Amino acid sequence: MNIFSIYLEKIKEFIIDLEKHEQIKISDNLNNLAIELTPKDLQGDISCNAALILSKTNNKKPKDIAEFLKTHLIIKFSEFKNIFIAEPGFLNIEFKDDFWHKFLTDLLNLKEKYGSNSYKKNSYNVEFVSANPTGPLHVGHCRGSILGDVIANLLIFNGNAVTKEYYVNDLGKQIKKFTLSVYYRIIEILHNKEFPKNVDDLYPGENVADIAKKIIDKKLISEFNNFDKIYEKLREISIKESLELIKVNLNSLGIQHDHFVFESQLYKNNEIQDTVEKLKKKDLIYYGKIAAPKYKEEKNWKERKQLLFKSTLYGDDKDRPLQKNDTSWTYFAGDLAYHNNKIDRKFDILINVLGADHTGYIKRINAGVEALSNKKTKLSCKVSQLVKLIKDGKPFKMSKRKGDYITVEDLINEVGRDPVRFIMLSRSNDVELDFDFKKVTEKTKDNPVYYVQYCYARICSVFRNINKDLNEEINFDIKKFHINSYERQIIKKLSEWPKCISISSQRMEPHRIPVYLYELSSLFHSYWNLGKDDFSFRFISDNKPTSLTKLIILKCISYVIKSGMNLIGVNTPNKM
RNA sequence: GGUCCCGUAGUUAAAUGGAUAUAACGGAUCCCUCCUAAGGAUCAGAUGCAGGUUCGAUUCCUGCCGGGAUCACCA
Repeated sequence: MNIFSIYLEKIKEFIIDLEKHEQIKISDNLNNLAIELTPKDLQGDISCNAALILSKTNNKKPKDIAEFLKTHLIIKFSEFKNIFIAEPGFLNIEFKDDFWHKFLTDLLNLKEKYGSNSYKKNSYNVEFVSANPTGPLHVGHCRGSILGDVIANLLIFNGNAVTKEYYVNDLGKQIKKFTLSVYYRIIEILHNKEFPKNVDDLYPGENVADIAKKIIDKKLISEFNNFDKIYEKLREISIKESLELIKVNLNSLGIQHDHFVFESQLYKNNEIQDTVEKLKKKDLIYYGKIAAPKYKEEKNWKERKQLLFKSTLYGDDKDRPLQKNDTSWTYFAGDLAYHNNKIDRKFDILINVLGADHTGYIKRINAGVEALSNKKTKLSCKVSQLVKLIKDGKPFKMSKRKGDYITVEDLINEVGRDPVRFIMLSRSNDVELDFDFKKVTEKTKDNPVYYVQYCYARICSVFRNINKDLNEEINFDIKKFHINSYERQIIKKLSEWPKCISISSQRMEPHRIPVYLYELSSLFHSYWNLGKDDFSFRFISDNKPTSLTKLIILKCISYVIKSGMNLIGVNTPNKM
């Protein structure tokens, strides 16, 4: 029920029809045809740029073409009440009230499903978070996590099959250091031997000590004399515990993954060898040297011959190593196997949500997926830029070594889930985001979260005061609804919701949703305040509704707010 | 140096190639006997620079100037 795409098609057909009757010439730029809301302060509901596009090929002034189109459009579409031509040649179409009556009726029937788009359904795999299981999630992980979650929600809302997935890097150097840290903590407890300080890359955090305690208390391992001997088991238990903690963190953000894939599992199933073999058969693997990085700080570069993947054939800047010097697989080799695993699971589209620090990784993994799937599986990587934390008016730098970092748990305790999600989503993910603790916790209109929630709460309060349930049907002959200019503006905004969803999901830009919800709320609050000066604009008098038409508007707003907030995972309290 | 992202009112942002560039904060002035003032109304204020494509550019392309991220046998 996207009136913009509907009329885009209708008017396109209409123009093509005119061409068939040789009344107009069309050119290949007909794809630029666009329908959008008429700007406020101008007459009309929706606007079309047809005349501007057709002007050149027909060698006529846009306004003349507009006049011509206007006369034909008015005849063809009975729902058009009037068409205004505006400089430089826009067609501003005004609908009859009947049209909006039907629109409102449809919206009331669809309820919170309104906005869902019905284009082709696909199966998606959305990989996000995938933080190393070496400690709790911190603020840095938040933005990408929420972004991934909402991209997935959008796809689900539009009727696609979606798997929310987490790739667990439970092998490699970092994990060894992490496991060793757990070991040192155990030794510390059992033998009173202090945890080594000032050793690089160990994990001194509380979470590690907690895991150590748990292992001892539950007697999960009996002997701790030799680290190497118990390494496998210790690693497995530590990762499992660590991942549990991460899941708790994610949960407090309102995020739940459907599926976890472990790097170690790929090793056990021989999937890395298989993947490399697959590439070898395609002649995409060779022994060779890669060029040194050119940046100035790199001084310790040593040239080596190693097993490389020809990612340059697929647009990467250089070929990428699959094996380390000791012949063990690189992280990239494992990730290729992981993506091959995804390809084998026959998703139509893969989505990876990455942090800004992984931008440089995109070309090579794209290359990998193209090569492994013969360009059949689409991979789309979405990057979320950094979050600048501001505390007490100053930038706050996190440092792992000092233990000076803010965890998700801290954040949620201090700020709360709703503001965190809303604010993290409210900017385009291509832009760095200022996250000011003070502003985010403020419970005023300056805080957009509460502004939108307040809109919903106010609507609930109206229905509470007339002892009606928000979902109760209103028996009313909608044809009697005489729409005033304020209501018309709101209805027009409501009509834009499916378009907002469509663009957000196609471009994977969820920030459009909070922005839209804020704008809709703003229209509502203005509408509400009209009742302060003029009683005829009030929704209730003497605990009875002043008019059923106003209730219908409120209901429609509430559905859109509710469904939008559901999508971004923010609550809509009935009362504030 | 290569790659990627960004440059819009004093500040923080918004704008699938559209019209008079949209908001919030901050500044100035108003509105609570009344459905929740966690709200509303009014005013002042902006597209880094130089080209190009286009009927039309904040948006696309090229160059420059600024800010951030990144470069590996780390994940």
